[in-house]
Amino acid sequence: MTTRDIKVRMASKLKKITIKDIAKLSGYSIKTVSRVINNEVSVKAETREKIIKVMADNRFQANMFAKGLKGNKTNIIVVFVDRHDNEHLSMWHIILLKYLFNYAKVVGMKIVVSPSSSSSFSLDDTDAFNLITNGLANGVILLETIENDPRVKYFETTNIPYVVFGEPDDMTVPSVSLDNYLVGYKGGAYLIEKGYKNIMFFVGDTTFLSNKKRITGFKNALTEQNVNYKVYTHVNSMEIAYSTAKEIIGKDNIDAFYVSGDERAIGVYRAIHEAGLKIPEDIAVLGVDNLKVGEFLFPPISTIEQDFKEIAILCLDLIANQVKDEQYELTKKTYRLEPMVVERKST
Amino acid sequence: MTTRDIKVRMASKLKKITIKDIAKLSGYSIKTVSRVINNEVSVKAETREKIIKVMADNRFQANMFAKGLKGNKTNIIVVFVDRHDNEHLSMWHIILLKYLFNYAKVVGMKIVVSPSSSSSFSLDDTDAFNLITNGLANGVILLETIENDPRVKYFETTNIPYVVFGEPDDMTVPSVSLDNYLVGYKGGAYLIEKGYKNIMFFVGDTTFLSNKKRITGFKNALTEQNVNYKVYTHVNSMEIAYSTAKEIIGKDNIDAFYVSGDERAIGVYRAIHEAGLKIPEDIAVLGVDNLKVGEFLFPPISTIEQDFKEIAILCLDLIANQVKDEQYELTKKTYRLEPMVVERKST
DNA sequence: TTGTAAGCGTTATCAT
DNA sequence: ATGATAACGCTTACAA
Repeated sequence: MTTRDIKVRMASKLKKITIKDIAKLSGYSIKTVSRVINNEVSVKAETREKIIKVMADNRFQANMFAKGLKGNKTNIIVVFVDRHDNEHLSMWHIILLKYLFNYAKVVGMKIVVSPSSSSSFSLDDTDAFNLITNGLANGVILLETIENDPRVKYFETTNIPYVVFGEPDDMTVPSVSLDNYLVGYKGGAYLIEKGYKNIMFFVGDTTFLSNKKRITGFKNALTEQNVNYKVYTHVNSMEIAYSTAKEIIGKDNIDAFYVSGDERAIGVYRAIHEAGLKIPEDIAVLGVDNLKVGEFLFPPISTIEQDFKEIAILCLDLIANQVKDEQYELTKKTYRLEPMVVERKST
Repeated sequence: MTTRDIKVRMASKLKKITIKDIAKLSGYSIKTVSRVINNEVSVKAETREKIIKVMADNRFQANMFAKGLKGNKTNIIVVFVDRHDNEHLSMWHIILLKYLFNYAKVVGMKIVVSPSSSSSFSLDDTDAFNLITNGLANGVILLETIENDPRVKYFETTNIPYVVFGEPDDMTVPSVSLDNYLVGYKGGAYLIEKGYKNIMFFVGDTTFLSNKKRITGFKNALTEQNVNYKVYTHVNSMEIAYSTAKEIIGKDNIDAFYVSGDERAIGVYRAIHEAGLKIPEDIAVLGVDNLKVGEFLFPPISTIEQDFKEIAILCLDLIANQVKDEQYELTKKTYRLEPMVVERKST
């Protein structure tokens, strides 16, 4: 058996039935079948029914490549997650993706998740970014963005529907986010109100603007209050949160940690426990995100809620309309949700 | 301005440069440009260089739809995550996906994640499954599978490269997994060796075969040992683990929990703490997966390690070769990794 | 209401 | 080593 034989055999096995086949089988022209596929009105009801039956009987599926070549939509939306030093996903992604997956079905879009770097996006075809440059996906949800994100520029110039989850530097960029200034401010204010006097704020990388805003808000809440505080940036993981907390516990009479992210707070919990201290009696902890796991920590963590369901819906609505209708004009393109404190037992 | 005007304007803005343009600009024929694109040998070095320069200057990208229409590969591999009552992802997914994303780059594939149900997969175009039926993706990694998974049948009959992560009922199905029988067995044996006498085993849904095997292994380790045990199935989440543990702690002199999944173990930890008991002095806990978070629990959890990196590499190698070469024959299609106990402080 | 023919951007065939 | 031309499966003018 030659290579060619094998190829032929495979091809026959995979024989896709095309619009041509349906035309032949139904006795109508290709164009009429096409009309039925695309729900055009000018087809006699009887004809439509017949053709639909033939398509169903043969499990016909219109070829996406052919459609795409003619400029059609795939209705695929890609969610880009930052590569983050190759760590990619964290716990809050799980929740957001869950709602994104669910809601995508109701707006008739398909969601696909792929990694992408804000720092080094490339147009070459080893990168998932070319799902976009090729038109394979019709819209983008950018999870996290940095200042002057080159991807944003790309979407703008190429007119590709997109939205960023996070706070971009530029208010003309479509985006959905907690009001991060308020996250910092409310968290700080809450801890002060609770009577804490030495508050350590742990937050991630300041290349992400959201973090910068949290810091500003936090500082504004604490200035001119009779309170000591310190901000630790680049606390990018549970591990770093743990080791940083471990190092400073005991010094400076710390009585509260405000940790940007419940996931990181797990590390802080551990450092406190190891020091033989009690939460909240000796040291309080306030997190952000309201992750499920927070309720199961001991004690359950007080946190700033992030309404991921709402966020998912806003993100998808923002782009789904543009994907469906190129002329669609966004009336409102930036959403800032108000953060709320969820008080549990750690404060 | 008419609708048509807008369309035209957009079109011109988006004007993609094609192989035809490159041909014209370089002074060669379309076919020769195509040869360069596809690295065919029979092109004079000088010609190749000239054409490459023109392509680079114009940021040319070959159109994937056109390629696809001609039967070309996209080198996209889709990872299907089970919808799991709309919860989709859990913590171990984060780790596996991380390695999948990373390793995909080295084998020249693009990874894309999408939800899919083993129970109700559909061929209609609202479902991400048609990334496959349309040939938009060339291979599949199926995260978890059930008995008689209809998707597996589909891949088999259509000859689509795939691999399941998990233990299918059928040994002819390409798969990578921990040896789940051994997971159950080793965990049980370890706890016995440690002297525990009343061991509760928490495990998820038994529609997933992996769980069935863990149970069998566990039981085999414990029978004829002078030990009490009980198996709780359908413990599908942290919450259920928590409430189930809460209900039974105190009864039956339980001295150890063996929890299939570190994530669920977090719930058990909480139940134990709430009861005012100490880990491991009063009750021991052994998890599975070796999640990062396990090291930060208090005390750090002993667990059965799952080598996600190795798993990711095996999964990708298994399909990447088939994607690249249709005639590629798998010499070995099922991998069962040996689980290892990682002892920390909870046992 | 239906059909014919051209074209989307590639690759494959067969020349030269 | 290079090129003309026909596919691939669909949509869109334009006719009928």
